[in-house]
Amino acid sequence: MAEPKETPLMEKIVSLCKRRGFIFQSSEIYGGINGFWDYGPLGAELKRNVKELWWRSMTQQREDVVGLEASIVMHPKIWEASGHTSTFSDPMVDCLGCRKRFRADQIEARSGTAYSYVGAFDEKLWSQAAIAGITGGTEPSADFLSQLTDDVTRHNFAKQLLSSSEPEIRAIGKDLEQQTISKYQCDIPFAVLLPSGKAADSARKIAKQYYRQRSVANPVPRDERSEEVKNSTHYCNECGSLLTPPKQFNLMFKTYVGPVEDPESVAYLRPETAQAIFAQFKTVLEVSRQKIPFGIAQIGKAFRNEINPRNFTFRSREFEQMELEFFIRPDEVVETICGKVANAADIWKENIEPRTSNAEHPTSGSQPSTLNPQPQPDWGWEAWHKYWIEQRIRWYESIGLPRASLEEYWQKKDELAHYARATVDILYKFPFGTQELEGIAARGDFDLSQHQRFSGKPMGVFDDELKAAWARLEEAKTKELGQRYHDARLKYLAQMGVAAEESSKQAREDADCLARGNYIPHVIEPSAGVDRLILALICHAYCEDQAPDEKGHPETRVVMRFHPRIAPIKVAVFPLLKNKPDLVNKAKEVRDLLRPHLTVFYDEAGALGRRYRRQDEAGTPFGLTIDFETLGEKGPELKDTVTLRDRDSMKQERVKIGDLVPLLLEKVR
RNA sequence: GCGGGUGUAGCUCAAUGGUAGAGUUCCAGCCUUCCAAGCUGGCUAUGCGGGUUCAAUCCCCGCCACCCGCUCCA
Repeated sequence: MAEPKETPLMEKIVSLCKRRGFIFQSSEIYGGINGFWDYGPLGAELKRNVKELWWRSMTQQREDVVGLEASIVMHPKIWEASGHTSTFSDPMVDCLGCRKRFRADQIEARSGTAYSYVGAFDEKLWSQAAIAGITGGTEPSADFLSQLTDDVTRHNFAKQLLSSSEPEIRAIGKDLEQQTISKYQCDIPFAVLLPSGKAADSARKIAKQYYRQRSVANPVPRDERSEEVKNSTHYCNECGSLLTPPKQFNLMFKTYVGPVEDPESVAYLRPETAQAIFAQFKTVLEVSRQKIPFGIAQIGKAFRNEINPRNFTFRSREFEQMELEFFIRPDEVVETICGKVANAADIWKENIEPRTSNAEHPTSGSQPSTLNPQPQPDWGWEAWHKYWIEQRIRWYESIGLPRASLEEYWQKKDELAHYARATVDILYKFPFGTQELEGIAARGDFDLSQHQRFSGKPMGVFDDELKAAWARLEEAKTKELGQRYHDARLKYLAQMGVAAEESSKQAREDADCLARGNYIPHVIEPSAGVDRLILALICHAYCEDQAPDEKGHPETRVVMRFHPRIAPIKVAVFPLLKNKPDLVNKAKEVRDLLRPHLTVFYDEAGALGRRYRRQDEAGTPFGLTIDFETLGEKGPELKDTVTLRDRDSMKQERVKIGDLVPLLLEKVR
């Protein structure tokens, strides 16, 4: 092709992002800062559009979801209740030998013979250095002196510095001496644990290997000691080498509330937006006049000190989330009220069937995703979970990520977090791998229960339908349902480490509450990463196609095929020529006509084709050209009409200026 | 965090232990009647900090950032 070597796709996308102003590295003039990114003019518009569409579809266009915009810094107890303080903060140890990293609490205790060394010297260099007097030898040989003059000089100078009365000078001397000697030896202690009875030789072998990694070419480990150890957690489970002391790994972004940095004022930037929703659940319920089932949505920044930010903006330390917490009745409550819980599989099977028959009549042209069952009172958590997965995929389709470009991944039982009943990840195939855009989790009543326990404030809701229905049930049925609810509560409390006696008392109380119409709602959580989605949209939109140049030769054209709904700029306005004031004035008139309704970009610089191409890279779906016909030079029937050029097909049509606003609005909505 | 690689203009790529060059983009002007045309002029770079040297973008060290692999990812 035109390019002699193929630049990897992701590189081209990153380059375009920077070139056109979608995404820049943060703090670039200072060398950048790892894990942080800025959105440029086009990126800011794109992101704003995406967030607005999410917000509109999740809250404004629904009866049963309301919004929340909570603070980023919250009471630190929130993160104790949510489990982030403990799970986000792990002591980690590194293995000196195999360099693997482990969680300190997952190291198994081992017994055996530990061989330890205080360091190693280089067999060859050391003997030479000893002769030269650097490492304590006494008989410098002229031959080696000539090779080692520099080191000898440095060493002697260091000794002089070390005898100074100034501590700063002594420090420099110590440094220098260390530098000089470090060529000949390594002072880092090392140890390895072997099963009792195994030959010391293999310990030496491992130690040598270790010191070789530390750039001692011919290491002789020094001062070997052996000792029987029992149940020690200081040695690597895989290779037996000594582990480093535990280092605290904390993924939470710490800060201080108030100007004084004392331990009582420690707080964290939120690592997810969801917890604020749980914490405000009761307040929102009261003021919004909603009833279960209903949801609370939030868009906002979150912060995690990721160990290793990677893949452009995909894993950043500061990122934005769009989260919904949708609160539902526990299945026992649904069953009490409706007499049954609808089977999720059946609901979707019924809705799929008509679609299958449609396939036999291709003329019907039905979309593959027309199935869209509406929520029913007898839905339990499985149906709601499936419902939200479907809603979310449909939304992705609506902004230009077709279902086929996404992957639904149902987490396996053993991958599920302890609080989750089911989690589905929606994945997108990025150039760097298939990665998660959104997770839709069925979280049971874990979060609200935690906040109830930690805050001491009741998180239960009263449901008069439940109370009335409960009263009508036969005793055997209430017993069965009560028992199921009780068991679930007991299981949760036990899992959280609540003492057995306390747990069983509490679970009994909770079950009694159920009979009075009171329960803790369960929750379905669709949680999407905005920045990941933006990246997916950019990757998906990026396209190189062939466009003819002036002479009709095909030429590679880079075009961002954004869905018009999300395109940063909706329409570009061009006067055909910029040195004709009439054209320019008319074009500016058109620009001003459209500006109140759409994002418009006016451009008069350069050849028209060039201006089209610039907009192709920005992903602008429509271009308007004002020419002499617009001015009426070719007759009155073409007066006040403009050329409307379509980005993807590059086709042009003639449109009346008066029709532009409704026509374009229709296309971008 | 570990290992490897990279770092020159907005982008793509040169060159050199002694004045950093091209194409393209961008800006201005002229010209131009619908897909990166032409002409003229212009802006813009050795990631940061040390060291060696008379002199460092180049050699050495440290840092930072990016890429790849491992690791990590509630």
